[in-house]
Amino acid sequence: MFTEQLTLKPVAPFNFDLSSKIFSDGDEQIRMYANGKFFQVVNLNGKLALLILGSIGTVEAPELCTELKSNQRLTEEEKKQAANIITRLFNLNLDPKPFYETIKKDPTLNRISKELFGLRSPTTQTVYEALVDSIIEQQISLRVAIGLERRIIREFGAAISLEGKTYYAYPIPQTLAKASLEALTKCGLSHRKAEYVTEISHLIATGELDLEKFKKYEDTAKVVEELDAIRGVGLWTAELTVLRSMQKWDAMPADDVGLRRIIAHYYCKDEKITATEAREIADPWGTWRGLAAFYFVVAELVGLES
DNA sequence: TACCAGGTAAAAA
DNA sequence: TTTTTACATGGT
Repeated sequence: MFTEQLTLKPVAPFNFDLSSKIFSDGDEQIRMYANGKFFQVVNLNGKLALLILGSIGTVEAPELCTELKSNQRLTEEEKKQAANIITRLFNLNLDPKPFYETIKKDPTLNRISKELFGLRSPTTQTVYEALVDSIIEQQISLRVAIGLERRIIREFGAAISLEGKTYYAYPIPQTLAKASLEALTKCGLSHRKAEYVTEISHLIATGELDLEKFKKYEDTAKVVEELDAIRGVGLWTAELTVLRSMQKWDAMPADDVGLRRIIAHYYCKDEKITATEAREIADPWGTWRGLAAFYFVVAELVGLES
């Protein structure tokens, strides 16, 4: 086994513990945050490595120590690539101060952002991963969806064995494109969702669809529109995918039942609101509305007082 | 048991 | 054009 060390200096403020918290009930073979360490498999041009992240700094002077474990020796280029993946995974280069500045006029969000000072929204390694997960999460509860995602990762993801333990990377499109509908429904997906996932994977495997290109688009609405045109992808899925995978913080899935419930809790005395009302409430957050939505989700997760 | 949970496309009206 | 319906799992 080969082990590489890297140190990274995030843009301050950055709260590593808080930003990792959403992974604390993760899966020890896939991705998890426990005892101050975050780990996940990364794919470096097909070479698998296990990433282990820990904090050696503070919120105001953040610093991360990283270990990369692999069964193959990593090149300098691959180490650099790993650093880039980590940086994007936690959005270490994002300066949150303009966000905090923008939402100052909103007393509720301003107070929440102070309690969650240094929280960063995570970004998936690939757009594909966010899109497939979002499709799986359609309609069913998050709990159930996460269980299905884990089964699919175990069944179809590449494995890496280190020190007697096996870890799984997210499946690549080429694998899911060839997966039978039966194999996917056996993981708990509906027949319909199994079709969506294999169809999209096939489009990517053949080169007909390039999801990564959307990261370069200036206009988020245009990205959402193009994603929405894909079979199996509606507005909710498109917006959620953009927010999770493209570092575009103006995408907010207003149709989301859970998000609407949280916004209603903070702004409407828990009275149910429509997606349109949610968008109106989010309007003052400007191009930061997606990140703001994430702050609310975490606020609920860590149990902040309303 | 029935219903809802971080929806969508296709069928029916 | 608008309104129903089928669909996977798991908690309540």
